[in-house]
Amino acid sequence: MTQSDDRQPQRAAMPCSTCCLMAGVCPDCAPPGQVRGVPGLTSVTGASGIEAAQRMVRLRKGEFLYLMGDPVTSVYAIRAGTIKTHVTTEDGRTQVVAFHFPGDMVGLDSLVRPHYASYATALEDTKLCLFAADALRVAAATLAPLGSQLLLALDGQLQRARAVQTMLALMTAEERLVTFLLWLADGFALRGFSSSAFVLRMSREEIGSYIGLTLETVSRQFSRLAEGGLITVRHRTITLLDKPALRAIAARPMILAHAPAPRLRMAGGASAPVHG
Amino acid sequence: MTQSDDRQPQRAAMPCSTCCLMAGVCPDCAPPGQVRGVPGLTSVTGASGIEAAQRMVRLRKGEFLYLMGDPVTSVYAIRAGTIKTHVTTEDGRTQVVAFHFPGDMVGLDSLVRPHYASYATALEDTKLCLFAADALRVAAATLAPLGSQLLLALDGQLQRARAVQTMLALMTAEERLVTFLLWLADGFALRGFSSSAFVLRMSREEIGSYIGLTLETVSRQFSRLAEGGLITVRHRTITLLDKPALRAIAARPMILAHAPAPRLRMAGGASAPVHG
DNA sequence: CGCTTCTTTGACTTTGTTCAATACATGTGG
DNA sequence: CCACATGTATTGAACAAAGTCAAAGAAGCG
Repeated sequence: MTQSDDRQPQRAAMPCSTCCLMAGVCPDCAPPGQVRGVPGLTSVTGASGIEAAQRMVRLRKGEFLYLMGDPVTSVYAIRAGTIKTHVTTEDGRTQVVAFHFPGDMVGLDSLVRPHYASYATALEDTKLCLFAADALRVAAATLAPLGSQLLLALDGQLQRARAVQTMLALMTAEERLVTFLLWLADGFALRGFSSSAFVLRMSREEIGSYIGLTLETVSRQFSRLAEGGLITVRHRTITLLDKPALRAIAARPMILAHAPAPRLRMAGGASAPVHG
Repeated sequence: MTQSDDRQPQRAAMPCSTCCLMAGVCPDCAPPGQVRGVPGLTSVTGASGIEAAQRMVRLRKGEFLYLMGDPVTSVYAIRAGTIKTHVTTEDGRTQVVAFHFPGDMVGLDSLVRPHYASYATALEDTKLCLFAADALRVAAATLAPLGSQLLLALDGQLQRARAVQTMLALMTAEERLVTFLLWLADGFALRGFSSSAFVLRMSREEIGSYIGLTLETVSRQFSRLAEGGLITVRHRTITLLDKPALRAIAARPMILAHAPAPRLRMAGGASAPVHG
């Protein structure tokens, strides 16, 4: 929260727990035969020969990891950098469906289908661990612990997609942008970086595409928040000055917490109000 | 497509392949010890004792299947009827995050977490197969084929959530409603019912909540489409009169098909346009 | 250092929301 | 069986929020 924790977060590499857990033989991750957290995984992995299929991938800014419609050959875990996955409309407009940061999986949503359902593009120079999709499919269908990992990762992406869904349906421009910033902040905090000062890896247009606004509206909202003293904006460098106030603005969306949940009749008459 | 295929779809029960595949011992589904499609599943299922935990659940219209925040005790497969899953904001507004029809899983998105992340409410009288969540978790972590099934089901929900996401971000009111109607039609077709005439199980308000519009706007768009001769609206009974025209309206969203994908430079300079 | 891309800001338009009134349908009780 | 009550749907008019078009300013890149 102080000045000293304002270091640049995005360039740093992560221990990439996902990558290690998935199969355990990432060149820079864990040495072969030594997998943390999933007992019994190593031996079976060795048996199915997944590790042979793995390797490191490097992307420069703007390069594609895969294109929509390509046959699904691999799934990736990000070690360093940022990836956006996006789709296009027939009239050429683009929609960002997710941003992926170190430790996240990319292409996971295409694992069970033959062709990628989106584009994946690097927003900056990025390093990833590659997993051969067919090996992974075989492994997931053979090796239960691996299946659980995939289940978990996929569920995480579903939760996020649902959160975006309700954001887009219910929130105003200001609320959307604040929510987005707080998501980023939380992500950085989770990765051990400053959650109050960071630099955006994506353009205004990409932010707008993700949260359903035009780039102009995103820019205007940044300015308004800065005028209000809630944040500081210098190009892509953002500082969150008043997180409580920001959280108050974003407070509208769903309560994912262990809410007590208003006790409503569970077996009452059909005339019971559906909600409210 | 003719008059004769205008029978009422929603009351009918389905063979519920999901339910059968999941564990194979649904009372009305497949007899124990006889599971189709997943070789080797039966014996192991017998060993883990899942089938004992299963039973049928019946809900009347308006009743809750579970509440947000409740401990996750079960996961469900719909045999007949319709379920909506929804969340609420702090100020009491509701957002439908998904509609579930026969054959769909409900509560799957909460399987890997301790508390339900949404409410689930019956839109009509509904029959479901219940699976004890802990048994399912154990089985998924033991039994690879089951994990694959869950992976598949979860992926389906993620794809749909992503589709809603891009719908909300890019489409106009008319496009959203048309897209929604076509999704419904496709769902009915998939289940062997008429895809050109059906009755909505949800109110204008619930539709609006799902596609990010107010109930008034939904109503107006229904009227406009009817004026244009594209559909017929009689309360909740909808007839799609000109599906090609409707598809043209909805054509904006992403191409999930095996698109040839515009070949863009894959290893070119960083100055390559991120999107065309 | 010049070019390109990204960002900001302004003026105007469009779309969808809000508020409000009316109509319709279904199911209930007299 | 009908009148009534309730939730649900339609429609109109005024309003607000975000989008569009346009132009100028700032950063980053070669």
